[in-house]
Amino acid sequence: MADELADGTPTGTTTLTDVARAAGVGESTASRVLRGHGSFSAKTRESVLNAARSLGYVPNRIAGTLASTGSKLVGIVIPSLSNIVFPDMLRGANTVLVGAGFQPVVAVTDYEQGREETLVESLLSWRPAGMMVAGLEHSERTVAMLRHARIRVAELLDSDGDGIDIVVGYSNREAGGASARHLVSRGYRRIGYVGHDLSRDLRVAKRFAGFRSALAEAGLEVAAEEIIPSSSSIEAGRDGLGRLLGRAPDLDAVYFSNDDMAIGGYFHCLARGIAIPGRLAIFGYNGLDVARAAPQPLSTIRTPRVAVGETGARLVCSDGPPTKIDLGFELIEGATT
Amino acid sequence: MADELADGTPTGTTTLTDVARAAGVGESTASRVLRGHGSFSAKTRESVLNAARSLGYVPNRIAGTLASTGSKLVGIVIPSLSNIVFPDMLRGANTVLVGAGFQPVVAVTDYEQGREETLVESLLSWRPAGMMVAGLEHSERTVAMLRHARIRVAELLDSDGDGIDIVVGYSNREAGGASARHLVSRGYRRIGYVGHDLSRDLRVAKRFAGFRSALAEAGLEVAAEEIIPSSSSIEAGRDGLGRLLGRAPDLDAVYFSNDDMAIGGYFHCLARGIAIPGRLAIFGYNGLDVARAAPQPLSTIRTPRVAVGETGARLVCSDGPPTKIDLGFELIEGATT
DNA sequence: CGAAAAAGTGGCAGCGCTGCCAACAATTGT
DNA sequence: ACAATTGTTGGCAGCGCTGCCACTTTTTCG
Repeated sequence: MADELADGTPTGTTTLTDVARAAGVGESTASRVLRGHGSFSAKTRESVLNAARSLGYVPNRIAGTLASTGSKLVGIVIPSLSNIVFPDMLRGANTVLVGAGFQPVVAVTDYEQGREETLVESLLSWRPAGMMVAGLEHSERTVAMLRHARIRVAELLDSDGDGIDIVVGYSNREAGGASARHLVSRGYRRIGYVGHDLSRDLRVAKRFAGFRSALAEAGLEVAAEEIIPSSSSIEAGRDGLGRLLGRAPDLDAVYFSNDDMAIGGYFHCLARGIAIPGRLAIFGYNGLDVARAAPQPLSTIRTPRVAVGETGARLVCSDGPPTKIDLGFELIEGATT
Repeated sequence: MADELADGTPTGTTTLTDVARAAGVGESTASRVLRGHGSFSAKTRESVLNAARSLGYVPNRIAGTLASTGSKLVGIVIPSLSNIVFPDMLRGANTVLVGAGFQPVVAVTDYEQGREETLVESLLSWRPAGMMVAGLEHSERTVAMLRHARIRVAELLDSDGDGIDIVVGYSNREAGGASARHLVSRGYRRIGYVGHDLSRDLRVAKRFAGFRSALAEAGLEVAAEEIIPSSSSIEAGRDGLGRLLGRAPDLDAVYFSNDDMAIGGYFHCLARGIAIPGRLAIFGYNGLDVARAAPQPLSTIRTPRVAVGETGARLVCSDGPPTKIDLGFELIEGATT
C-alpha cells in the first residue's frame, strides 16, 4: 500500500513491501540493502535506496525485532531522576550503549521495591538485550525474573554484596568508613550526622553503617544525629544542621548523607557565621561540582558515577562470565575539614 | 515449547501458546485473560493465571505491539542529561506517561542537530504512540519525519516560535527581557554578561537576545561579556566572572546564562570578598535548589520544568487539536540584586 | 418452554520483517 | 569450453501476539 492514494486517501504506513515493489525487487533484497547486510549489486542498491527515500520509508523495528529474535534495547531501572547520581550514571551508560547500537529504555522506581518489580517485568516484556539496575537489593521475584530472562544483567553503584551477573560499583560501606577515619585522623571527636530518609535509599544506610563502625573502631560513636524524613536536598541539609546544632551545639564535625545535604550545611554555617572548619567541620559524599567550586572546597568522597554507567554498559553489551568490578572512590580532602 | 524439557534442556522462552496449552484453553482465551480484556469465566481465569505464574510467563510486547498496531512507547529526545533542565522535564513526563500506561524511551542528542535527526528516525522506527522533543528548532528532515509519522508530537521548553503539533514551554526571550528590566529597575547600569556556549543551546541565545533588546529599550547595552566555549558549570561561572571583572572591574551587575553559572559567580564573590549586591549584583536563570538555599538567595527566574514535562506528556497522551501552552516563568527577587 | 440475546471460547489470518533456501547469473579455474 | 565457485536474487515460513469471526454454551425473557 502506498502512503497516499492518488485521491489523497492516507493508507497506513509505508512498508518494506512498498519499497521493494517501488524498486522493482523482492522484499528480502530490499531488506538486505536497507540493512547493508548480505550481497546485492550497486544498481539494486541505488534503486532501493531511492525508493525508500522517495516514499519516506521508516523501518519498523518492532517487526524487525520480532522476526529476528533479540532486540537492540537495554532496560535501565533507576530509583530517581532527582538525585544526580542516576542521571550521571545514565549518561555514562547512554554514551556506550548508543555507541554500540543499543537503545536505552529507562524506568524510574521512586525508591519503591514494589514498583521495581513491576518495572522490571514491564521492561523484560520488551525482550531487551540486557538490563541495568541500580543497587544489589531486589525483591525475590525481581531477581527470579532477571535470572530467568537469560540476558546480561548489570547491577550498579554498589559493591557491598552479591549480584546476579555483572556488578559494577563501589563500596558504600567502605566509603562511610573512610569518611569516619578521615574525620578521626583530623582530630575531630564530637561527630554528628545529618542524613535523609535511609529506609528508602539503601546505599545511604550502608554508608552510615560503615561510618558508625569505623568510628566504633576508634572508640567513638555518633554524638548526635538528625534524620530528615524526606529525600535529600540542599535545604534539608541546611535546616537539618540547624536543628542538629540546636540540640548538640558542641559538635566539632558533621557527616552528611551526601553533598547536597553537606552544601546545605555549609550554607547554614556561612549564614550564621560559623567558622569552617575551625568551629565545625563538614564532610559530604559524591563529589559534586558545587562541592568542588565552593569558596572552600567541600571535603567529600568522589564517586565514579559516569564510569560506573560506562563500564556497566560495556559489560552488558559483551559476552563473558559474571563479573564484579569495584571502581572505588576517591577521598577529597577539601577545605571543610 | 516448555521453558525446560524433562531432561533439563532449556528451549527458548515461554510463549502464550505454552500458557494456553498448560491451562487447557485456546490462545485467544489466554490472551484475553492475561490482558483482562473481553470475557471469560472465573474458572478459566484462574487456570490461565496459574499456568502463567508457574511457567514464569513474561508477555512479549514486541509481538503484541506488532499484532495490534500502535505501541505504548513514547519517544523523548533531549539535548543533554547534564543540564538539570532536562532530567527535571523528564521526571515530569515520566510520571504522567507511566501513569497512563506508556513507556518512555529516551535519546540524548548532545546538542547536535545532526544527531537529533538520527535519533528521531531511530525512535520512530519503534512506532511510538507519541514523541516529545526539546525546543522548536529542528532540521527540515526531522520536522518532515515527525509530521509524516501521524502521531502526537510535543515540543517542549520553549515557546518562542511555531511548533509542529503541541508546544509547551515558556518564552526564553521574554525571560531574558524580564531579567534585564529587573536589573534596570533596581538601578543597575553597568551590566555585564557571563554565558556559556550559545551556538549549541539555542534557548540560551534567545534569552540573551531578549536581555539585550530589553536593555536597549532602556537605552543601555551589555557593558562587557564573557562567553565560555564549553557547557555551563559552576566552575565555568566562577572563572568566567573572574575574567570578566578583570577586564571590566566597574560593572555593577552581571547576568548569567543560568543558575549554575550564577552560583559560580556568587562563589567567586564570596571568595574574593566582593559585596553582593552592594558592590556587584548577580542574576541567574532556572531557579535551582542551590540558588534558593544559598545564604543570599539568588535573584533568578524560576522555570516550570517539571510542569512542562507533565503537561507535554498529558497532551501527548490525549487527542485534540494542535495546542500551544505557555507555562510562563516566575521572577524571583532574591538577595543578590 | 422455546426463541433470542449474552457469555464464553477456539481457530486462524495477519502485523512487517528477517532468515533460510533454492534458483539463477556472473566469474573463475583448468 | 565446461565445471566449480562466487555473487545476486526472490519466495516463503515463521517470530508471538491480537483481532475478527464463527461457534458453543449459558442466561434471559416473552
